[in-house]
Amino acid sequence: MTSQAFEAHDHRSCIAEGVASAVQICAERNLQLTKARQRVLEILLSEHRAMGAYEILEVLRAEGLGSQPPVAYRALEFLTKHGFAHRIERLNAFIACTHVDNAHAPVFLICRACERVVEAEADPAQGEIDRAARQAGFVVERAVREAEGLCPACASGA
Amino acid sequence: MTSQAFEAHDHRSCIAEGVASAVQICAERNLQLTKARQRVLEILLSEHRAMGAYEILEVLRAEGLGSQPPVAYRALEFLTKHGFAHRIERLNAFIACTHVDNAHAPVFLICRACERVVEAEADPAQGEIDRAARQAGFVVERAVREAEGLCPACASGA
DNA sequence: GGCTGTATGATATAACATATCAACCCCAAT
DNA sequence: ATTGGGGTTGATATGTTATATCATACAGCC
Repeated sequence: MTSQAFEAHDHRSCIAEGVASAVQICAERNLQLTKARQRVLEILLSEHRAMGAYEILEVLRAEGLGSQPPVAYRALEFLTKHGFAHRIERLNAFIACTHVDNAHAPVFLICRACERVVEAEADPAQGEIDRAARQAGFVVERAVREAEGLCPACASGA
Repeated sequence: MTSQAFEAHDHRSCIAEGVASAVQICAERNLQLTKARQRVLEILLSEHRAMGAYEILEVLRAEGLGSQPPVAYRALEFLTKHGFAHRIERLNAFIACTHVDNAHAPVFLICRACERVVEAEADPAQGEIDRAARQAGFVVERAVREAEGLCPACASGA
């Protein structure tokens, strides 16, 4: 696991690197990182928490990039489909991916107090879901692994 | 793990035993298993799939047990709070618990073809979520572990 | 009776998500 | 150069899930 977790960090680089990485990957794969799509990625990268589609839409609207729900959902669909963002099922909300390069088997740690969400990677073959699926003869296509609780700072009352 | 899984079984006993078990536990714990609550549990027990709140509400409405959303949501809140049912985050829907007696650390296997959902139990301390949380110093209060894919029958084209 | 706690009833609205159809733009093949 | 197709966008409407709020009913208890 490689989460820089809940620790302090140079946040500007999160955004810059996230966008740069997406630009490069889209170029390599012939994907169109349009204005709206890139802006939504930036918006998500600007916070280490999950944002609802309508919250994102408000920003787009203020910037004249669109005002109707499909605008936000289309961009989010593109971003999640290509691994630049993830959907947090527990929250019906979205967050930028922080492991764009890796193969993807994310685990999300969601702090209910400060709302920060950290993405960790964990080998799915080692996990409980996979074990349960194998026993049942179930073919897993997508796994949701999300924990809700308290991050270190919030747990210690900081 | 003890899932009777995706196999055939005497389904009448699922309902009967599920209700009987809830009745007994509520008596022991001084919980009020009111008419609406019990009926919602029966509705959930009647199918091994997740049902949306509004789908449940339709049944209640037809039976004169209430017609407005809070009726369904209140019953579902009671049932999930006390472990008689679970929320499936991936589907924004609910399913009856099939392991009422046990300590709870469910894993759900959701077949996207036939919609059947199986609840398996798996030791959370062994899992990827717990490992990731420990590394990050995160305190887990609730874990969501859901797999979407194909059950044995649907996977084999049956 | 009056108090308290729990459960219900009723109305409204918030929040999340998708269907549909027309318009547009780019670019490649004829 | 033009035509046609794929992908994207704009715009409108609607569907689906969830909660807030305020009022009422009812049982147990002092």
